[in-house]
Amino acid sequence: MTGIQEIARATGLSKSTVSRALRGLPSVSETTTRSVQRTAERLGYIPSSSAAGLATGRTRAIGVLVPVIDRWFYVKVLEGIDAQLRAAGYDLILYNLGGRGGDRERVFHRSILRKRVDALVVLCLVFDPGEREQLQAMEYPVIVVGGPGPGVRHMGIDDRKAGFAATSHLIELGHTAIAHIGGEDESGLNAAVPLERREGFIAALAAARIEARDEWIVNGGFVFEGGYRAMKELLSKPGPRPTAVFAASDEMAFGALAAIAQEGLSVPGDISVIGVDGHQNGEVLGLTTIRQNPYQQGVDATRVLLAELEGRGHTESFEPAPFDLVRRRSTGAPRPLDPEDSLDRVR
Amino acid sequence: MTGIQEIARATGLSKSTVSRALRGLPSVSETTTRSVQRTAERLGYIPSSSAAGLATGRTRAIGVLVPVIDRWFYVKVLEGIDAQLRAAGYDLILYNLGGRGGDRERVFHRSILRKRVDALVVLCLVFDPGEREQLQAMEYPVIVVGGPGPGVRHMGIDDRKAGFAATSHLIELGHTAIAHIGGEDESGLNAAVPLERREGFIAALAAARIEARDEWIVNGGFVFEGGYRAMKELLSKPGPRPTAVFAASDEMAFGALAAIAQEGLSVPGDISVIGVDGHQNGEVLGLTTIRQNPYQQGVDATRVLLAELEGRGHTESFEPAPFDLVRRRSTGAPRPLDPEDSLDRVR
DNA sequence: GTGAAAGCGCTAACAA
DNA sequence: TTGTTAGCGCTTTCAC
Repeated sequence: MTGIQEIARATGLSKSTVSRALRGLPSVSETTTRSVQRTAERLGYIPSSSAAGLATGRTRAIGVLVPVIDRWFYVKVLEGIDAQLRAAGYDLILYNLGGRGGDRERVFHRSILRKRVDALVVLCLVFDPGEREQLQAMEYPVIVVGGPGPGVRHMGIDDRKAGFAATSHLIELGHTAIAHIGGEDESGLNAAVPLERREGFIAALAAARIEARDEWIVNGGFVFEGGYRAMKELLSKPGPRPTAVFAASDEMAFGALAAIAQEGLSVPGDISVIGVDGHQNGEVLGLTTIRQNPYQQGVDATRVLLAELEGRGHTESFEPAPFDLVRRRSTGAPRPLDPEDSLDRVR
Repeated sequence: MTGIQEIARATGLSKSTVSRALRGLPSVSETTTRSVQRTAERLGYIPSSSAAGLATGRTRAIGVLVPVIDRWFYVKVLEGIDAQLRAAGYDLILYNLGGRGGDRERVFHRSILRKRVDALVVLCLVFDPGEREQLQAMEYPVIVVGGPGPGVRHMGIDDRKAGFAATSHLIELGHTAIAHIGGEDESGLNAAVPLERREGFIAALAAARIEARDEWIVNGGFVFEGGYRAMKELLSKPGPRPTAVFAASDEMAFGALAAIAQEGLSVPGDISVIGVDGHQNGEVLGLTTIRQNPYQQGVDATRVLLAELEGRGHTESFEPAPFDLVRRRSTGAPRPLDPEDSLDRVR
């Protein structure tokens, strides 16, 4: 109802001055500013973001594109982005692909490309060439968090190194029978993350001259239940049992722990488990993990975008985000094996 | 770059006709419509939501206000809202209070009340009178999902009944020593949900003439770790141990299960556990629960809002959302107690 | 079925 | 420091 105009009338000033005062521009006298703000308050003035957006070409909103919402990592990054945007007075528009590849095109056209947002944070998605072209054409800042893809700058940990570090930890403990619960490329999700963590796994085994067994690399889809099923699968396979498991995410590791407990096995006595992420529940559950800080990654990515929107600098590539190994009680040395077993029997 | 104007020029039509054609209004000949759409495509036309918003007063965006993001229930509701909005071509603006009560005022003023959105879905928050007044003044549709508050219509399960049902299940199994892990009013969160579930708990005990023990009602803050700590606390208390626990959310129940396992106790042998929500992980973990469908609640709430925005109907109050009891292996009859114990000893 | 013209509420030169 | 004057890109009467 009340627009800038009414305030102008009420204060006897011009629209422009009111506009400036409302935005706190320095070119307005303090007296005027105060008077304007008081009247605005009194009249219950509410600015129209559409009008401002139309006039400036800026929406003061940032889009966040997520593959799915229901995942610890995404939620944490989202929290970081949100905190940063809120502090800067920007709004957050959430674009969820919802796992379905189908809607992807529509999201791209209908929403993102409608000048609704000034910039875009993308979580763990790879773009096809067409999409990249469109993004480029839009000319607004884009940044990917978590998993590199071709043609777009990205921020996140080095997943290969993370996988390597996790596996090395198990090897250093003395394990040689190590399985991997990873993920495969799900519709629209970035294939890079699971792939690189697996590569790190394989590289670490190779470096220790341990042969990777194909049947010990299973898919857990990056979710709790998937980790559970994958672990069950590993345990039900004929032949020797792995003494350690590297799960590519903590959520899958939690599932694996549940499966192991359900089979009556002990951790780390029978099987050691290590995850990746640093999920807060890992503390209670005693999960050893490669910890990263997705919240901070969200914050950092947003900072970069905001800086660019304000014309201060532009960064094309970033240092990999840090990670570290958190040793807890889910990993330990493998139980002395067959030799002792036989000894026992001999006695 | 390309606006409606260029298309008008390119097709030799007027801006108005192009506008109509682009929106698929019936008052335009099919030929024209097709021609316009083709040219728009060719020119890479991207509509400006600000301009449309300014002209119509509609933003085609819905705000979603959440207390925190990092909670299963909120995420599921969010998914439901998102799916529905996407289908309707609306955008979703996420307002996260991030647990902090402090930012609340800013969120209210700076963002929500900026005509950025056409309507508002609020998750589990109660408003103070001032906020309610503002919302009313805005005159746009608002609906609360999950937990009733004064002055705003709401959609969700009857939490009191849910608490009653959960507790009754334990009582029917034969339990009389029943504890409750609930939550307290956290900054800005709706006090109603934890309170009502607890009331249901107490009512069920009363109905069975079981005395509620104050020391068996503990706070788990509605998170995994809180449930874990609360359970530890219950187990470390002097005196008799409860034989069953009603956790006000599945996430807390999972924490309780972890604590019980860590203490070397068995479920349901030593302690039965029931939760509320229907979290998917409960299936794997065998958690008995009062299942509800937050996704659907999100969908329904959004439907109501969209219907109102399109001028079809207005609903002031809703049937409570459904819930049901899912029996799994975390609940069972209590172990025959002291009497047998003594008998054993006598023999 | 199409066009002309008048805004929607704000910002941003340019003057004063 | 303030006011004047044009728009920003679209929608929407009202004519034709």
